[in-house]
Amino acid sequence: MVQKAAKGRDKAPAARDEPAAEPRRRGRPRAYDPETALAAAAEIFWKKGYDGTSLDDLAAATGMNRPSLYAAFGDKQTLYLKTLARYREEARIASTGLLTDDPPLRVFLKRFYKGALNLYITRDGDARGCYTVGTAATQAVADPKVRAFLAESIRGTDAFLAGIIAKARDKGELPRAADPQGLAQLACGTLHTLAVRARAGVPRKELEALAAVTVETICGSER
Amino acid sequence: MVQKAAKGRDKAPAARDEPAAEPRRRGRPRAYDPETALAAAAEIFWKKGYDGTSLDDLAAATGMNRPSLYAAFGDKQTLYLKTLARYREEARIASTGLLTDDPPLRVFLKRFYKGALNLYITRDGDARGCYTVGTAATQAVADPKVRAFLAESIRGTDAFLAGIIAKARDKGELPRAADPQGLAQLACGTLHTLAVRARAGVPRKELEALAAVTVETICGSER
DNA sequence: CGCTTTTTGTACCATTTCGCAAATAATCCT
DNA sequence: AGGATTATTTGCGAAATGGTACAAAAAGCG
Repeated sequence: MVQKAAKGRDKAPAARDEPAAEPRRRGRPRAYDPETALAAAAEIFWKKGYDGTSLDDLAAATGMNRPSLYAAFGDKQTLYLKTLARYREEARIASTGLLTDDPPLRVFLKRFYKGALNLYITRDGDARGCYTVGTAATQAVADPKVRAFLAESIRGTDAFLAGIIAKARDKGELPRAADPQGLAQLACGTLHTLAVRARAGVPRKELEALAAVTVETICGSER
Repeated sequence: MVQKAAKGRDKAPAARDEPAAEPRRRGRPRAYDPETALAAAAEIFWKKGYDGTSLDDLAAATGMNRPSLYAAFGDKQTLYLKTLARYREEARIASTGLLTDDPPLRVFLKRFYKGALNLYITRDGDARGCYTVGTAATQAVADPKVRAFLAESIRGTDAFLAGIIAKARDKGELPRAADPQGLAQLACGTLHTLAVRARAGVPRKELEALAAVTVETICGSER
């Protein structure tokens, strides 16, 4: 199918329409909040995957008709990439937030995995796992944009964890011979397996036990 | 859409038509080999995921027309589940095959990850990762059959690895305090992250280094 | 050879899918 | 009030999708 030129779509979500901060723009007011809609779109993608989610699904989840979705976010792939970017940014904020009181590595890792499990298993007990692993891994082989996103996301997690592990080693929390990059990848591996297991319906208690093993393996036995 | 009763489909692939072993059955001969077709179907599912793979894709990959696919394997979901079961059986055979000469744990783990990487990255350099993680993880949330398969598959891998690790501990290759189940899950976590990373296009050398860290972390430094 | 059985091939179906055009609605500006 | 601007709604189109009916092909059997 021939791709038709986009008509003015890139402008749609650019301007703000917060009633308190700015005078009202001309034209009909929006019936949706972009961030809320993006979160709702991510939820349905999260459950059904990219290919398994139709525009009708997205319309129902967001409460927006399809032309509005297109006007606000662009085509299906573009919307999906936006949800991925949003997820990653939120994860980045949450992760760095765990470091504000400069905790020991063990404490950080416990928080890190607890936060991940809170995300991977909803309050209702629904198992969705990691959004990136659960959806982008499948798309990555056939879609170069998703693949690039996935690779960069993993690299970012590796680097983030390696930085923290290197600092812990320099503080004497780990042996001097410890390899921050290697251990970071091991820790990231646990994150990925938690994601896959959560999606498989593995109970939270088992996932917590797995996270604990990783913390002990990296930081040494607690005594 | 109302599901219509299947007409004789369950019988289609039941009988063998090996020319050497049995007399020829009545009727037109099959133009395909079931195992070859199943492997070809898995290849395309592996690349595009379940929902991203159409019946036309499957027909092109297998060289069979759609009615023939239905007659031979049942509907799309049933075919997919059959490819999952096949993948798992082949992995089981390959894994147990690594144990025939009763290797030390370190040697076994090196072989195990090497074998996985050989599977996750094709000879052409195409990155496909693990079939189960790469495709079933996405489907699992919305499809209970896939979820059950995924959970059981993970449990099987955990148990297999735990058995080997327990034996190594009993042989004195690991400290007496080592936790076979925990370490097995850690090792499985590395398998999962290798799968995701392969699918993201991470070069093989990096994946090999990650596998090596896991081996050293579980078995201790090599000296 | 005609009949039966099994498989393939062609054509088709009902529905879904992604994306868009145009009319209408709801606002601001002059 | 009319015009301009922006968003929503309704309806639609072209193509794709999973699945099936049936005729034809290719075999074995008596």
